[in-house]
Amino acid sequence: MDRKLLGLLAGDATLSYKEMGEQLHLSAPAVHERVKKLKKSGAIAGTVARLDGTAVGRPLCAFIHMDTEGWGKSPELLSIQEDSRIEEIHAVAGDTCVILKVRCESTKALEDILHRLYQVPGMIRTQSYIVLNTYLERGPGV
Amino acid sequence: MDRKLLGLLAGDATLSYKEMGEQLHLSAPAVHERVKKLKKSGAIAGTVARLDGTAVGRPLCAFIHMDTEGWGKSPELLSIQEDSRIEEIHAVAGDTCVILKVRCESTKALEDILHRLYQVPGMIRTQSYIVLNTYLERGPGV
DNA sequence: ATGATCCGCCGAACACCATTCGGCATAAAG
DNA sequence: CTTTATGCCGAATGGTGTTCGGCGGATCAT
Repeated sequence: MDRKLLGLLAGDATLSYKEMGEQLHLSAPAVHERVKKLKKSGAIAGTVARLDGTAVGRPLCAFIHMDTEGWGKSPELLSIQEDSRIEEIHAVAGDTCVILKVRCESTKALEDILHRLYQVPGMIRTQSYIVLNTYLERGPGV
Repeated sequence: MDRKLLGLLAGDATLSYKEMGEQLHLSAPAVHERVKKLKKSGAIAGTVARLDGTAVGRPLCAFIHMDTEGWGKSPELLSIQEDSRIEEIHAVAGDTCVILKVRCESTKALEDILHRLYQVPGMIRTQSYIVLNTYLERGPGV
């Protein structure tokens, strides 16, 4: 039941409690209580507006693999998250150390990002994958 | 001005128009009009709840690189997006063809996903990157 | 089996917010 | 100067979020 509710909210968080209640065969206050609990438990991390990268002037999306010597979330690496063009930073297992997802205004801006990445001490190399087309992009589902 | 507003909404879409208006030195109806235009123009693609993967029983996140022969968004490839564990599908330029972002319940489930991917005709190989830790994960920003 | 406790749900009520409307100011166009 | 369009504001209203009290079913101990 909670899973259905999470599925609804993950798809469109502007639904009213009444509308969700109809789909779940519940009353509005019942839905409200469940949502409140889900927020408190952390299952719902937040409610945000999904922006269109192109419409906000950032048509270029790319994944960047970073190879570093040693292992450590250096302050320099974590500080790059202040750059709003960086959307994701993951430490991964595989033939690279860190995967970044970035969204920027141009290839020139991407070069600027790469410049900054090479300021991080211990950086060995990067490998970039420019996305040509996005077929699917959504958050965690049910 | 619209950029500030988008920044606010991308961070927390539960803010009331009055609250946003105070931060932007605008009245509530003025904010409302701007938001309505931004939605109509497509800059705001939607308003959704951000779910916590771990809390919804999907603690394992991974990126999968797919190499295929030829080039084509085959119906088989696009049909895998019905699997809610698949969060993103991007065609990319680089030393692979397609990058997937998946979030699932276990390594066993990841193997199941890989099995399905190999049903796609023309699939040559995959390479998986299991994320060990996520330092940052957000949508398109200002 | 009986009683107590807890949990989740409902209906009603209230306060707040989203939304609309009319009007005003500014700026660009005729 | 007149006209038009745009963006904003204040007030009003319809709808929604939110709270409250009470009800019914489930669980457990006596």
